[in-house]
Amino acid sequence: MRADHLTGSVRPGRDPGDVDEAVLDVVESIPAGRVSTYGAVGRLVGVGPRRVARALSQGGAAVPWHRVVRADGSAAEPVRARQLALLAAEGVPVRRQRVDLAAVLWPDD
DNA sequence: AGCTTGACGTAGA
DNA sequence: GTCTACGCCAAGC
Repeated sequence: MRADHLTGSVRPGRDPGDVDEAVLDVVESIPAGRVSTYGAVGRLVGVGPRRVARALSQGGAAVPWHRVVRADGSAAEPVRARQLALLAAEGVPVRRQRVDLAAVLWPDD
C-alpha cells in the first residue's frame, strides 16, 4: 500500500504510481524482435502517449524500453543512437534511423 | 496560483 | 518526403 504521507492525498481509481506500473508492465510484455509505440502502449493502458514517455524516462531502466518508439518509427532523441543499436541487435529492420513498424509493430495480431 | 518543459501524436503547409 | 503548429497531460520551478 502506498503511504501518501503528505502530498495532496490519493484519489480512488488510479494512483499515478499504478499507472506507471501498468505502463512498465505492458512494455515488459513486448516480445523480442517486435516494437511498439508510445501511443499504442498508452492506448492499452488508458493514458496519453506523453504519460508513457514520462513513465519510461522515470523507470524505463527496468524494462525493454528500446522496444518503444515514436508513431513514425523514429527514436526519441535522448536515446536515439542507443535504441536503434539495441533494436538492430534484436534483428529489427531499421531503415535510415526509422524502424519498419509495418513489419514489427506490436500488437498487430 | 501560473509558466515552462518534455523518451508524443496528428493535421496542415 | 520534410517542417511547423497545436493539443495533451503531468512534473518541475
